[in-house]
Amino acid sequence: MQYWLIKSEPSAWSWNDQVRKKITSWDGVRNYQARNNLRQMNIDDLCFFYHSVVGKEIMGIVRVCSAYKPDPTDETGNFGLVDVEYVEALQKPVSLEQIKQTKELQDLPLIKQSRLSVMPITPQQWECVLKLGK
DNA sequence: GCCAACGTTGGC
DNA sequence: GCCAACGTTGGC
Repeated sequence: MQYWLIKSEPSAWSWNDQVRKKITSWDGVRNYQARNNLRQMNIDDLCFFYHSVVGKEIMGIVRVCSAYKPDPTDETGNFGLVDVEYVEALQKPVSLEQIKQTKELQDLPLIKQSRLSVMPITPQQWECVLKLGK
């Protein structure tokens, strides 16, 4: 059981879209590091859902509900996806600003590697964000 | 809208 | 295999 953080631009796929649709294929990843992280995911792993560019905050939690499989939108066959399922919203979204100001979260790749769209996060970091989101 | 950081592509 | 040129992402 591992924890992750996945990012989406709300203009492409927003938290509201996720809440409405419940289950979706996390497609469109075209970066090898992100893909490698995707490939490590297992069913029932939990992910924070982060809004990049617009909002810049962690909105809620989704659960991995399929194994890694090929991404049908990728013609090269190099990339894949997992399905994720809505779990719950944070009571208060946790902003990038807050994350930067929190000591325990300084090592989140989100801060220094802003372009990485799928990243692992530690149980400690997970708990810390949950607390901030209450 | 700008630009820094990072990835990818292609010529050599 | 190196590296310059180019493209993309995402914070500000």
